[in-house]
Amino acid sequence: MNQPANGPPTVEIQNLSRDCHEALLLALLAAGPHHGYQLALELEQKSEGAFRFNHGTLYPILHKLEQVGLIRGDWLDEQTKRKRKSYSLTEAGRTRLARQIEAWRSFFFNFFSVIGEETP
Amino acid sequence: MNQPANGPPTVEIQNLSRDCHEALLLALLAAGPHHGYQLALELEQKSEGAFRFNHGTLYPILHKLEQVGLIRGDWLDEQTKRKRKSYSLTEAGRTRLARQIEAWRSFFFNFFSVIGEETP
DNA sequence: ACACTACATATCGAAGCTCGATAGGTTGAA
DNA sequence: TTCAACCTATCGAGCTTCGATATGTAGTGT
Repeated sequence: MNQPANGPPTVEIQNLSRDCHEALLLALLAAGPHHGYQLALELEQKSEGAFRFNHGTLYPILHKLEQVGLIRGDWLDEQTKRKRKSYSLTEAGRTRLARQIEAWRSFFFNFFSVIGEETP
Repeated sequence: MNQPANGPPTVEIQNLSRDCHEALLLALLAAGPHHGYQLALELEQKSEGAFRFNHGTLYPILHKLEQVGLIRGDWLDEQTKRKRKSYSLTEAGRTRLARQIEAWRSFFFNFFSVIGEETP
């Protein structure tokens, strides 16, 4: 979230959870617009249950991502009264995602290198 | 830290930083006893500056790992008055490390699978 | 008509972790 | 003797995540 606009992409060991949440959300949104609840379901499905978002974690993150302009939220006012907010990736979000992927790649490389194992 | 003694190895997305710190420390100690300051230096060297421990983070973690029996700390009372505490991996620590490595491997796969990129 | 589950968003206090600063001390080299 | 590097330790501030709670709609079964 607080990454510098420019500069080398990094995934700080100190913010792994946060950065991971961010990367996963951006990646899911790269495939097309989703609303929050949908994102949680899809993450769980795609990871076969390994990853999941707590709702109490998910919504605040989405709000923050929207606030900093990485995603855009639009309330769907369909015929139905069910309120849903559709999120989509902004240009900035797309850029950040690409950078995050690079950063995670290098994180894993470093991690397994220190651990003394081949990167799988 | 709060992993169940048995059961499937997992790296929870919610505790990535903590688990990462733990895994790195255990891995460094697997190579032989180190004291805290040494661990910080070695991590920085081995990762070529990518990873580092803040002292304010490192010592509390070491204390906790010792407390739960994953590592053992021995004060070195050499001739010198410089106080150093040598940490070494316990049997439990060695087991946990092996499990953590497996867990990180699977995390790694899941992550890139959701991200939609080939695992590097 | 009623109950129940799944859908959907949101917030809040508690708990936990990390940061950066601060503290206190030793050793060796310039 | 001054300085930098070595060495351990703690604490408050700040941030994140958790789990509970709140609120309401849509659909399904009975």
